[in-house]
Amino acid sequence: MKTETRKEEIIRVAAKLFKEKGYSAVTMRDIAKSMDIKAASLYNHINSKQDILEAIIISLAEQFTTEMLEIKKSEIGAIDKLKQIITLHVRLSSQNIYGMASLNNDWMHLEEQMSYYIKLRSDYENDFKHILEEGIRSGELIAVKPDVMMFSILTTLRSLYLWIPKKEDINLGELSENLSLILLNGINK
Amino acid sequence: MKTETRKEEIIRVAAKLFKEKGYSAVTMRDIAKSMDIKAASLYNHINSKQDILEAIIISLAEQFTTEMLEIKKSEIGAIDKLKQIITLHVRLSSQNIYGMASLNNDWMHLEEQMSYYIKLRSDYENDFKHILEEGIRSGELIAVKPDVMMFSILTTLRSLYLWIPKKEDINLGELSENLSLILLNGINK
DNA sequence: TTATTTAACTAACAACTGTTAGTTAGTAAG
DNA sequence: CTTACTAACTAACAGTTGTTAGTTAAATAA
Repeated sequence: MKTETRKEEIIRVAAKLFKEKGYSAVTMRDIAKSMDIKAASLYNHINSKQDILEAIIISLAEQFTTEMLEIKKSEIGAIDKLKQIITLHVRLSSQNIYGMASLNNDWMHLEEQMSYYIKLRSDYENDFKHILEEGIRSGELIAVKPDVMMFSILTTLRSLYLWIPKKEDINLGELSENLSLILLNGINK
Repeated sequence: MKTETRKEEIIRVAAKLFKEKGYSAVTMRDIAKSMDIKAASLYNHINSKQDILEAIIISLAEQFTTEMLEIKKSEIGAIDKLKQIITLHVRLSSQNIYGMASLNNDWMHLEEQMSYYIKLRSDYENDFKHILEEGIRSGELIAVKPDVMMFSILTTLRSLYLWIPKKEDINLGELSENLSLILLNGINK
């Protein structure tokens, strides 16, 4: 486990503050205060407030994209692909709760990287929808509108960051299984 | 249909901006510009920026509370209660998409009214959970942890505001039915 | 030892923030 | 006609914002 750089620490601390108050309401002085330094000192490590947001959001979005690619090309059925997607969200959300909050709530404050983020997200959603459509075609899933299905499942998964921290004792494997049960039995014919 | 007062117009316009950028990122000058007046003129109608946020969030939260009370005391089964809750969310969300965004994303910027809001929300969640527990006891629902069930359903319903506007042609009754099907068949034994 | 890098600091700036004070033109009520 | 109200305006203020410039002490490399 390699030790955290000062830059990584700033990003981690900032993400926590962004989750609590949102990007716009968090000042560079807030971030600095959380690290017991002055705001100007942050600029020895990062270029701008915007850079912090980009670091948080883009790296997470790229992780989702990379792993979706793996799931997509694996030779398994739609139900099993969906189970892997659920596990993916549980894992990334629990690893980076604060980052997931920014990903969900602060992406609209991206500047240069906004369009790149939107492309990653819409590619992800398209892959998701294709899995559902494929599952309907093969008879694995009921024939409800895939849009509504995807919305229902994906919003639940995207909100995991709000919910995981509340249960200290939670078992992540168990959570994935319970979620699969609840989310999929409404789809599984 | 009584005509909108200037104050109501400010609140409506502000809610739209709050949805796009979040409460903190929207300035009084932004709101004013959207109405083609100057920021200072807003203060002829409202007392503060904070008052606008309170008007948006509290009135919506109270509508949910009122209607949950009705559902709670009606003499129907858990499944039917859940269907009514789903319909309630679809209806209130479609009536006030921008307000729902603030309710979900900007409640943490409430000041005096924050604790009142939190009480309304946790009462609502408790009522919701009791309906689920009752349904499990009576055998209507499968015996999965009610916390996970509630999280899954409620986060989907709370995100409706993100999704409804995308489909202009959507039929709200049909949406409620599709959602009931998807959300409940994973629960319905 | 000397030179370089790292990471903190103080001080400041120009732009922007919510809000107030005081004013004014148009409309409605007496 | 006069009065009062509505709803806009200009000007301003005190505080906050992200960021830069220049400096300094400590740690590391030569």
